[in-house]
Amino acid sequence: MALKVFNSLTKRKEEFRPRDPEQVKMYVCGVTPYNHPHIGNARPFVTWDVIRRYLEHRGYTVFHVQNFTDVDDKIINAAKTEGVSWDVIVSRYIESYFEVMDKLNIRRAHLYPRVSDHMAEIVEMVETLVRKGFAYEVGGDVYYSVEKFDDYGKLSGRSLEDMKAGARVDVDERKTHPMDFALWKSAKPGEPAWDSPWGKGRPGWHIECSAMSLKYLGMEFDFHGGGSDLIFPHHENEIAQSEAYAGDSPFVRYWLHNGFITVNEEKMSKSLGNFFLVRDILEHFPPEVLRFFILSTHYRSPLDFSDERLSESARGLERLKTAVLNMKYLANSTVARGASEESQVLANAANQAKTEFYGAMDDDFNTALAISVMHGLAKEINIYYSAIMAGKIPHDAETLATVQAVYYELADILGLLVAERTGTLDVCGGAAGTDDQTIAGLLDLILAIRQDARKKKDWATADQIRDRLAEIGYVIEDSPQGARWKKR
RNA sequence: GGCGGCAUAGCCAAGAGGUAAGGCAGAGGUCUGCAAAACCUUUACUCCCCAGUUCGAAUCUGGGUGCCGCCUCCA
Repeated sequence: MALKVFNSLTKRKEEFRPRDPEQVKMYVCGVTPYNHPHIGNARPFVTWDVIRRYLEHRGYTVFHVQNFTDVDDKIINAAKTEGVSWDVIVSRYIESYFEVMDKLNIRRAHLYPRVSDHMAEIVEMVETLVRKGFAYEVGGDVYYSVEKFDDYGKLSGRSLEDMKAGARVDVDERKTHPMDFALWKSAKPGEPAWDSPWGKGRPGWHIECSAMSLKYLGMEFDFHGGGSDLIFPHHENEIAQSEAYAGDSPFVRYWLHNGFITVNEEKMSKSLGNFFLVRDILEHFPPEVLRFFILSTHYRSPLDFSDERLSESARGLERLKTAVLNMKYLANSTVARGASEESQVLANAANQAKTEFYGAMDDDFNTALAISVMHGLAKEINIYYSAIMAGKIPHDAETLATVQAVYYELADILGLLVAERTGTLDVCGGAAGTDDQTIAGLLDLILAIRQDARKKKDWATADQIRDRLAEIGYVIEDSPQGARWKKR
């Protein structure tokens, strides 16, 4: 089956064909490091992380570049406010970015180019645009002349006429056309500045992404993405600059844009001040819950954020975890082995789930559907588990191993259930490390003592053990096959 | 004002011509000493409204209504 992606440029789903079958090249618009990441930042990076994981599972080699816009008004302002140098702000928030994204299990890009390291490339690009007649200098500033680029507006679907009519911006009289945008800005006193043919200054917004993506990926790279607010003007301008510069088209093969996170149905934005920092959310919820929450809606749809929704996500994720723990418990249990009709049913369900999961992901990365497929498989696993625990059927270890491999593969594509898949101390029988084995041994001992109490119908003791263990994070579950403990 | 998107159960959310997935919450049940977890049953004669196309529409077309986003820094 073919992978289809929704291309913002054509506004339709297209079959994905990488330019180079050997390597998929993607450029994701990164952050401007002037504050800690908020949950709106988390969405595109979780989304692109899954896109990349899926492409890799499909057999592609992916080259992933994501920039840091480290030269920017907001950074300069933050530096002024705090009375520190701009690069202090930058390094602090880049560090924070990685800290948060690592917690969300977002794999690192192969390259994180920064604007401040690419002044030569940027200046060269601006010079070329001036030389080619696409840009002009006015008193140390350089502007891109949108009228010179015939295709201007092709990504955002607007014409220069439309924009003139609806202009809400104060027009700079020095510009030839109101929509002309700065490629280079002359330095103001006290601001970071770099040398250029037009005097000291710094790049305008937009040009850095063109310069850096072209440097590392070349023209016509496969994916370029970010939040849908970047479509205009940022990405529109990138196209104008890059295609004019290269004298070639297209700049990018597939443009993908994620929808926004809203709060109370309203866009979360810096100007509204209604945004939540990821680090604050993570005080109340595990990072994986936030990740699951983001993935439970298709990436292009808006996503409304609230504590209630996050709590719901936590319970939905719990169900997925339980299936893993059930499999791990069975794998280490001593119940009778043997194939059964039920194990065949499970094996078929796993095969089908895998097909459906890939089908969902092939359809423009439909993670919401993919998750529901996992829920379906989890249910089959639990049914199988229950039948064994009830002593109705033997345990087919070989089949279970296959099913587990499928389940783990799907979870890995979504970047979920990491602790459950790799942990050794989350359900009895599974401990591997020395310390874990000791703890597991102690837990088994406590459980044995509780079983004795239960035999004597000493419910007070039995319940006390159960309650106290729950307090330190271990849940006890009884079954006809005996009791088991599991983490959390 | 210009451009674009969305409206599916109590909540969240897939589905995009063939007769409504999944999750959460609720109700009942199985299991249990009681629980927990799991499982079973149950919750949209119907997909914002009105027309139209079609043998057939939540899905396509036209017209309404409501909400949201972009056009200004923003993921």
